[in-house]
This record gives sequence, structure tokens and C-alpha cells, in this order.
Amino acid sequence: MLSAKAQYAIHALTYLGEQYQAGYIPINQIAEKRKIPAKFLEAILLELRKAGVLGSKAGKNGGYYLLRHPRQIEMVQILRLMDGPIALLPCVSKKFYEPCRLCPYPENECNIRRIFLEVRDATLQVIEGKSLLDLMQKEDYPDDFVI
Amino acid sequence: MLSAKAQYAIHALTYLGEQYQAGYIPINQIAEKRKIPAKFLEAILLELRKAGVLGSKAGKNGGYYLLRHPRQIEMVQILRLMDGPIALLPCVSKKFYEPCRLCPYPENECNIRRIFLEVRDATLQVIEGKSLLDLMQKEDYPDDFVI
DNA sequence: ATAATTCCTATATGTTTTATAGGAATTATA
DNA sequence: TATAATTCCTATAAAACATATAGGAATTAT
Repeated sequence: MLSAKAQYAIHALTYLGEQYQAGYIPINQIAEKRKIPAKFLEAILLELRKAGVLGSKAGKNGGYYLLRHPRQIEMVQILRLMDGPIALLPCVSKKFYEPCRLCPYPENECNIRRIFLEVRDATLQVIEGKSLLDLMQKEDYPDDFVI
Repeated sequence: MLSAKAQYAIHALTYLGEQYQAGYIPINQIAEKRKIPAKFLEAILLELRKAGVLGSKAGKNGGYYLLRHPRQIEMVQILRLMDGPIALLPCVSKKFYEPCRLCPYPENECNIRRIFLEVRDATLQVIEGKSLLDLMQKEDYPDDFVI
């Protein structure tokens, strides 16, 4: 399951997506609208900024905003940032690979690994290519919003 | 990612699969062969027994054994027993469904949900129909072992 | 009887997740 | 320039969960 953090991130980002190019959005507004604990959200947004997903402006009338068009923000990047690996086992992870400590057989012969590699590939098949825009409620936005 | 518990369960079960119909296998043997902490394994095997996956016999020369042929033990059952939902969000879970607490829109209109439903379906597509036998190193066993 | 095992409940230990605190820095604007 | 509203940053608290162990009761073969 996704952590609360990852879910909060998704909801915050879709909210910011709705306000794309509408200026700086303060944390408290997002927190209130999406029912996310404000201080926790603050930490999440900070992380997203440091990862180059969000921009921010401090001071009065400041806030956060998307650095790229929602179509250009990859869903899989958000998931990995918040929760780490997509794969269910370290030995089949693309970005967080670690060798298996339990398996008595070589990796390339392991059937456990083979199957969990299939699972990972099936998951990536779905989410790679998906963007923040796909997660948003597109109907709510003007036609010219979509690239 | 799978918990250590789920990984231990898989390894213990494949080990028992290798010994299918070879009598009662004591916890300590499994623990030693698969490098699993014995007391933790004990709790896991107990759970698998209560779920009807394993049988056991107490006393001298006792131990655990598979109640069904490895082909008849569903991979997905093991994963759900050990780690709960397959789905990444409660609102798309088949067996552990819970409504979304954050989403402002009705479920059937939510694009977040739509995508995570796709992910779940892709995952289930791979693992439903897979059995313990698929996780085992079949090559090690006599031909007549496979149904 | 003894030894080897499972059974069961409780608890300890460690780690991660979730959440909050609080003050410094920044900025708009009155 | 003072004020208010914000982000920035580090630290820490609190809660939940995962992992692991303890220890004795019950069972069984020999």
C-alpha cells in the first residue's frame, strides 16, 4: 500500500495542478482543501521542491507551484520519491536494487525472482508514461489547459 | 515492498514444497536451511496453519507439512495473509476495501482511483493463477512431482 | 520417563511513519 | 520601517508497526 505521505503528495499535487499558473499557493490552503495535516504537508512539499517538482516563494503572498506542466510530471517519480521502490522485492528493483539475502540460488535461476520481476514489469507498464495530468480531474479545467 | 515476514513465508513454503510428502519438517530445520530466525518463523508457520495452508504434528518427530499439493496453494493467498492488500490504495482493494478519506470526488469519477485500479488489475493478472509450485525451483524435483 | 517437538500468549526491541514545535529567513505592503 | 504572512529548516515527539524473543504448556514417539 502507499504510505499516507505518498497519498498526501498525490492529493497536494493534483490540487496544485488544478491551480496551474494561478500563482503561489500557500501550504495552509492546500492542507485545508485536501484535509492534510499542515505541518506534515510542509515537509512533503519541501521534499518535492528539493526534487525539482515544485517551486516556491517565501514571504507574504508566497507559496508553492508546479515547476512544469502537469503532463510533464511523471507519476512514477512521485511514487519513488515518497515511498521508494515500485518493486515488491529488492532483487527486482530498478532504482533500489539489493541482492537477495535469503535465496540459496543464483538470481537468474530464481523463480521467486522471475515472478516478482513480472509483477514489477506489469506495474511499470501501467504507471510509466502516466503523468500528474492523468491523476487530475481533467474535466474541471478549461479545454486549452490540456496540451 | 514485501515485509520480511512475507518473504520468510515464501521461502519456508518453497522449502516445504521441496519436501512435499516427505513427512513432518521441524521448524528448526526450515529456519536453519533458509536462514530465518526460528522464533519468528514459528509465528509465521502458526499463522499459515491456522489459515489452512499447513498441517502440523506436535511432539517428537513432529513438524509442519503442506496440506495441499504446491500447485493447489495460491501465491496470492500467501501474500494477502502475510501483508494484507495487493492494491496500493484502500479504495481499490478487493479484499481490504476502505473508502478514500481524502478524495473530494465520488469514487467512480476519481482518476487517481482509476489508475490505481489499473495497477491492481495488472498485478493480479500476473499473480492470480500462480501457485507455490511456480515459486519453487522445479528443476530440483523428480518429473513425476509436477501434476 | 525423557526428549523433541508444536502451541500459545506475552512481551521486548527496533524501525518507520506520522505529526508537531519553534524559530530563522524572506517578502509584500501599509 | 514595522508588520504580517509566508517558506525554510532542524529537531523531536508520538504512534504505529514490524521484527524478534521468552518461556512454559501440551503433545507425542520411543
